[in-house]
Amino acid sequence: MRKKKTTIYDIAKEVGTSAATVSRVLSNSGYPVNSSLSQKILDTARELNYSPNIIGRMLKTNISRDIGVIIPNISNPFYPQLLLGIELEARKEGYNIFLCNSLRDPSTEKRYIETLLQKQISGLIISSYDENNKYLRELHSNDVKIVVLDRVDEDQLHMSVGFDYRKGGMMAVNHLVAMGHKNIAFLTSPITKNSRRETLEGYRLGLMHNGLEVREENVIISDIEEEVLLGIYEFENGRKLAEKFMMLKTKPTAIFSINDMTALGIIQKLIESGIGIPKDVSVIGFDNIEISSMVNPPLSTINQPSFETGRLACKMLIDSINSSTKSSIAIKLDPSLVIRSSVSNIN
Amino acid sequence: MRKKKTTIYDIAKEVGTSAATVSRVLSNSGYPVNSSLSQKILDTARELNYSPNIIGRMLKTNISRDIGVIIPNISNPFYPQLLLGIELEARKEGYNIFLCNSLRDPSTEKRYIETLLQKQISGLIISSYDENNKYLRELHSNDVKIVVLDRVDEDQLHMSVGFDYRKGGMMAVNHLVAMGHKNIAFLTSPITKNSRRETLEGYRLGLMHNGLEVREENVIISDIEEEVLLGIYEFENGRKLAEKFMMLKTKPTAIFSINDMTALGIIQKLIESGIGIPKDVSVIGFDNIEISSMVNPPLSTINQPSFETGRLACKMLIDSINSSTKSSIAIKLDPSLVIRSSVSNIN
DNA sequence: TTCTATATAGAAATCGATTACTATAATGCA
DNA sequence: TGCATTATAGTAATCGATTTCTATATAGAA
Repeated sequence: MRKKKTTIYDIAKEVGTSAATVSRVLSNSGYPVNSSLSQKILDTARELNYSPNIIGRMLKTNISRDIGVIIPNISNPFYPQLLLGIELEARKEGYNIFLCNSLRDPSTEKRYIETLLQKQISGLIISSYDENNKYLRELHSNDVKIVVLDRVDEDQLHMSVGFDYRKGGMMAVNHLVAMGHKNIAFLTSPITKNSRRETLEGYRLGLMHNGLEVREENVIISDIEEEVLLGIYEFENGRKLAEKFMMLKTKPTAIFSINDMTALGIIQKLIESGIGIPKDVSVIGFDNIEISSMVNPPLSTINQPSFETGRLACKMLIDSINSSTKSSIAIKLDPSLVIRSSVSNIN
Repeated sequence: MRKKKTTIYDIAKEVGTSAATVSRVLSNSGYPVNSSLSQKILDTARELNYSPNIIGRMLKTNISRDIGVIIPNISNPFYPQLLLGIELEARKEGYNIFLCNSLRDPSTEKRYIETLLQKQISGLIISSYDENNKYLRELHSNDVKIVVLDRVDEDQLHMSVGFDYRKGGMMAVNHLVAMGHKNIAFLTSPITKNSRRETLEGYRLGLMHNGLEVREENVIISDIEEEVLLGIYEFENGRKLAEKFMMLKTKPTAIFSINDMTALGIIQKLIESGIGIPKDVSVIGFDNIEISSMVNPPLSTINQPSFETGRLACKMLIDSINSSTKSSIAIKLDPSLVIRSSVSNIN
């Protein structure tokens, strides 16, 4: 019933030549083969509906043209664009992508890494949780090329593409101050990631640079457990944070939210409570996820170039695979301000 | 410098046994091996930091435990949840996922399919564009298991997981009618996909069942080219559709939008134009993407269970791989109504 | 004309695992 | 005690391609 797939041996037999020659022709090896024979092989390959078994090739050449991508959760709206950037770049070079959602579980992540290595991927792009530092370091001995996203790789063992959160934080504050805000709150989920720490630093630095004092009661940190399976977490968190915000005695005129999703939760809760955005309170987000332009009011935010990050990470990875140099480049992308309608000018 | 990876031969030599025995132990083959020898092999494998080369195994066993997933565009917010459903199910069974974004380009899609087959995937989940019917049909001869998403597979060549768009369309209309709306517009992007056609049918049937006439001028179809790279397309489309809507002489009291993203565009444009939602016009969406609950006003919509669709598709696929029966199941999931705040009761 | 490249192609090794054979020892049962 | 199992383990074939050797013929150089 199910006919066995044609191999180069079938073609060789049919044409009356050797598998070696068939391989040479079909793999564009550049090895000289008589053009009429070559043509006959090509024709027969088509006739027999030949499709190479890449596994066979891989075993011999050890070139998989697969790259693994490990991210926390694709349903976090930051990642689809990132992934698209990676894939578009990968496609150009003929690479395929293994997608793995770690859901921030270190053991899942570790298992994924092991499996991917066993599948002989050529490279790995990983947006890892801090805890796995140690494990990632061990990976250094291996010969897979690795690009780490969004994490300070202190030892510079791997390549990395990061983002200047501190500068982004300062930018957000600068914008709010420029719009006349002097009492600015910072609403955030627990400072469990370096990115959050840096953004918070940016907030503080921003205030200081503008000669404003940092009131610690204005830094509102939620205490909720992360629920990563559903992307709803950040949003719910925002609602909770808004409640805390509303209990502040001297109400700030502006809120800087740790990210856009959280900002959406904050905004929804405030609106529900009869607080107008940006009439009564201004809100600025962070990330510039796609939907931020689609909500009401459209959210002013700090742009983190996710697509470009993916593209760059993938490009670096493939370049490194091709050159097989042990380069350890670390790139940090710059934020930019996106002004929409959630911040009012109160000057 | 870079030390060669350990193979079963290295272990065999070290232990003083044969590669066959090492393989038997390390692959849990069940083949009886003396327990002390077995232990020694296990220990040595650990010592030598052995990690199996799955490519070698694959070549012999022809079992890849990889499945390909081809979707139009991961940045369409419907797909992340779908993908997560697929992956969680796949992970349970030890499968990995090749993610491919076709961007709705038939030739890209075809190339992806070919590559995936060459990589010897065990199965394929594809959310395909209608045009590729023919090609998909040819795939039938192959022995890869295929689950088709969201498409009528008339010939029932492959398994499929679909969604009852017609019923969903009727549900939306029923809800609007129940809330007192009698003049209901349907705003949609070009009817180039079967899903859209069916939803439109549902709209018509819904009106008829409620004894309302279908006014053709109320069916507003945009004429924009699809720009798939950026997910912004649907949204922009919504804004354009809203403009057309506002030019209607007898303004409907409710809008049924072909999907949530489009609804967001519609709502934004209407609000910009000073039309209150749902005070002046009610809007109901379709899909229930995650953000629909996070916008203002929270969007009433028809839930399409994307996560569950992914889970089911993957489960069907793996079951089929395991049983190797040529079953051709076609499942159609049911819609459900999600009431939020974008539809007002005008009774 | 002789020698050295180059064109051309097949045989066989190889990649890393699995597994079909083959073989021997140990055990169970009549 | 004798025969049939079963436990145990090694040899070698195999999966499908690539690639290193070898080998021959042909072309160009001297």
